[in-house]
Amino acid sequence: MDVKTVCLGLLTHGPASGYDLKKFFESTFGHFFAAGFGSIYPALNTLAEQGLVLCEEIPQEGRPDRKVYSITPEGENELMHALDNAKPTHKLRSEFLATLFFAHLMSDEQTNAVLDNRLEEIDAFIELMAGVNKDAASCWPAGARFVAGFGLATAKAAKDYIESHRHLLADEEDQTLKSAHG
Amino acid sequence: MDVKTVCLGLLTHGPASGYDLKKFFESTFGHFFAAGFGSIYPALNTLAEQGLVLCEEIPQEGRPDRKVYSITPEGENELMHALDNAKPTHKLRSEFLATLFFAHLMSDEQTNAVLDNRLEEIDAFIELMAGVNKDAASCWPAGARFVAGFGLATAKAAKDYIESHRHLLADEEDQTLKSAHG
DNA sequence: ATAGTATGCATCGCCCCGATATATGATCGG
DNA sequence: CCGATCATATATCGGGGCGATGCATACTAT
Repeated sequence: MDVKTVCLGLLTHGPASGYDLKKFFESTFGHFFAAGFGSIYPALNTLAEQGLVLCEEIPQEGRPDRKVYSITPEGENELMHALDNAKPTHKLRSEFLATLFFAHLMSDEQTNAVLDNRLEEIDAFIELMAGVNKDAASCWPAGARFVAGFGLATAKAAKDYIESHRHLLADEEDQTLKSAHG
Repeated sequence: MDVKTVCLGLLTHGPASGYDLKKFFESTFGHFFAAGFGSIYPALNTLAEQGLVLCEEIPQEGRPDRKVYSITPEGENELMHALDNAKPTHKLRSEFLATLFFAHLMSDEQTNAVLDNRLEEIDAFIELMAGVNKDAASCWPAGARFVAGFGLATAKAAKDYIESHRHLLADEEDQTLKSAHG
């Protein structure tokens, strides 16, 4: 399961350009499986070469042609085959946790900054996923709601854990002021 | 924060060879921040070139020299500088969630296999982290316990969520038999 | 005016990951 | 006692992905 396969899957929802896909990755999907321009454009080129997607070039004035990709029957076949993998990976790469592993080498100030930043990101993520869970009901399949709910559940657990165990890593002098304010 | 920095951090705990570091990555650390031979050996070479670690070659009979690396004062300095980042990343790359996003294209059998496999991996992980949390008290700093606890908390939340929401994705005919057995 | 933001394509270099190669001792079932 | 497999220990290579950057234009705030 690489970026190619995910692009293929997203195209089952309708034709789209690389730019469209990038926006979707940025909005929500990328929180579980990220992809940037440097992955998406080469992926679409390869898929087109292999006949798994069709590319329709739509001329535009003043800007590059819009290349709209749509999945072919061969592509759908390939996608089904790729989804038929009972052991998909689930990998975390967390500089956050790696940093805190060495918290004893850091000042309380540094440690608190790292923890506060993570909490802010988690809050933003929770808000985002809660919205997706509402909106998805109409236009996205059950899988999207399941995935968003999974994100919500684990994010909330992460938030609770950080708030109730941060005292193990650093004193929170000025932190109490901040949280009383928020 | 790349593999080089993490190696530097692990070496604050005492001199070690690339093979030693790999074993530690495989055992626990890799669940938060993975690294293989192809990352570790080049990282140690670069660190040695930059004078951030020292390399002592210990000849051995019948197998390659054991290269034991130890951190230098310059390395400690560099490490402190690298840890002084208030916004470390926390990235997930989950083929598991990406696959389930397209669950409507899969058979119930496939979906259940994916879910069961993930649950097995989570159970193994929970057991591992529970052990670390006990053992770490003696030889690892508070950060290690915090990180292990974080892993435990989020893994348990993930397990609970999957078990209580899997019905959204697929019927669980033979699944009930399995879980009644276990 | 001019700085920023949005659309839309694309590439380049660096880093990383998994597989593979090499070499040998230890362990253990058949 | 032989062969398989595992553990020790190094290292490289190819493919892939990520972030930054570039090109080009039009709209929109200050």
